Amino acid sequence: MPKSSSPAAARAPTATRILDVAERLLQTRGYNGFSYADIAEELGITKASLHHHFATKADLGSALVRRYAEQFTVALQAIDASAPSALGKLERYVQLYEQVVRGERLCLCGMLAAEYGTLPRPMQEQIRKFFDANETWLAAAIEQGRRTAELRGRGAATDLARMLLGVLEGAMLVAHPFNDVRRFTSAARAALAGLVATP
Amino acid sequence: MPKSSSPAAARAPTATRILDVAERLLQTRGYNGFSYADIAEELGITKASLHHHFATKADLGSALVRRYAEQFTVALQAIDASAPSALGKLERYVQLYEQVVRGERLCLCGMLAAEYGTLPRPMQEQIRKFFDANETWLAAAIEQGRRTAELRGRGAATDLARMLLGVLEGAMLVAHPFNDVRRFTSAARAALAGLVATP
DNA sequence: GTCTATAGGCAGATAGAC
DNA sequence: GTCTATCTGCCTATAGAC
Repeated sequence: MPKSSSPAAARAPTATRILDVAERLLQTRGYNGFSYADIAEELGITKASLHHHFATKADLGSALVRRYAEQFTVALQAIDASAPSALGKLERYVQLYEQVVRGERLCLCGMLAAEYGTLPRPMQEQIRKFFDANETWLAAAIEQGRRTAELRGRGAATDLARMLLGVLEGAMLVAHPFNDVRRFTSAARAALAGLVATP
Repeated sequence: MPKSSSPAAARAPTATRILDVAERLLQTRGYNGFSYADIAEELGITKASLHHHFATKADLGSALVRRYAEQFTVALQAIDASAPSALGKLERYVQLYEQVVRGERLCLCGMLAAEYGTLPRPMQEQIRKFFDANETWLAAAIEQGRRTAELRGRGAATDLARMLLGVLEGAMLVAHPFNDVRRFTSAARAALAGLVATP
């Protein structure tokens, strides 16, 4: 497989390796918490070489959000294609977040939401679209769950979608300083349990 | 009232005015997103004067978290002293967060949780204590609500406390890029509704 | 307590050789 | 595509006069 697309492939194209390192730095230290020097040192190249691939830090940031959002879209499509039940979809959605927590990272867009006021405008628009897309997908899954009577029918689906998105982003945020996955999983489990129809 | 303790008093002691400006900058731009120059310009004093009151940025950061956590503790005690029902306590707890959202800010410790990996060690410890204290208070309120049968009895109180803390921190985080209080309130309302005992 | 002046370092970014 | 060298500007922090 000459053109491996594995995330941390050592012999991937330089642009990809830059994105991989920058993504980890962004998800652990924030946009204002890492520099071109950090990436350059880790990859063993110079800052000037980085600027050849991504002219400005704003360009690099936009590329990072774009790739992250695309991967997320693909993951959601995979869930839609394979998970039959609404509850199954929501459980797999939670697993997407849990994997990020296990990697000792934050959601890339959650991190950037915190720093929102300091970001270049193109990145700001990308972040809003990411959350809108997540909310829409969650609301659709919740609507489905109501039609099949898997989920409780109380309240607007949009409100429940926002609640679920909030739990996952927030529990991830709070678990981060403790580096404790259980802080995330227990919150996520409680939120899902509250959605399930009670006989 | 010569010694007013109002947050933005124009004639408050200089140290207090510094903390007020720095707090707003921290809650909107993050620890790595503001500088002594920003504070100095806004107050019309020099950076050197700032260093007289807070020798290092780490000192300023610690003082900010300390004050924020103290004010939060006072607010929780006020709720305990005046709110009779468990649901009333939780609703007033939600209002604490809602006020922050209306001020177009993030929770100070939520912001710092995102930047956790870049912070000086003393601040890191303060942040963990803040979340532990919140979780403990919420779990106690939820336990009370079960004894009085106000709240649903399913799941561990700690899990529900983490869920609620997560919703509030996360919904605040997601609402921030949209500057839309409803994104917060609808999520918070849905979370509370899921806790209430259903007859 | 506030100022001027400045140190020393790191940030993002560019020019131009190879 | 990568390098060396450099620029400009901002950062935190300090020395010392008033």
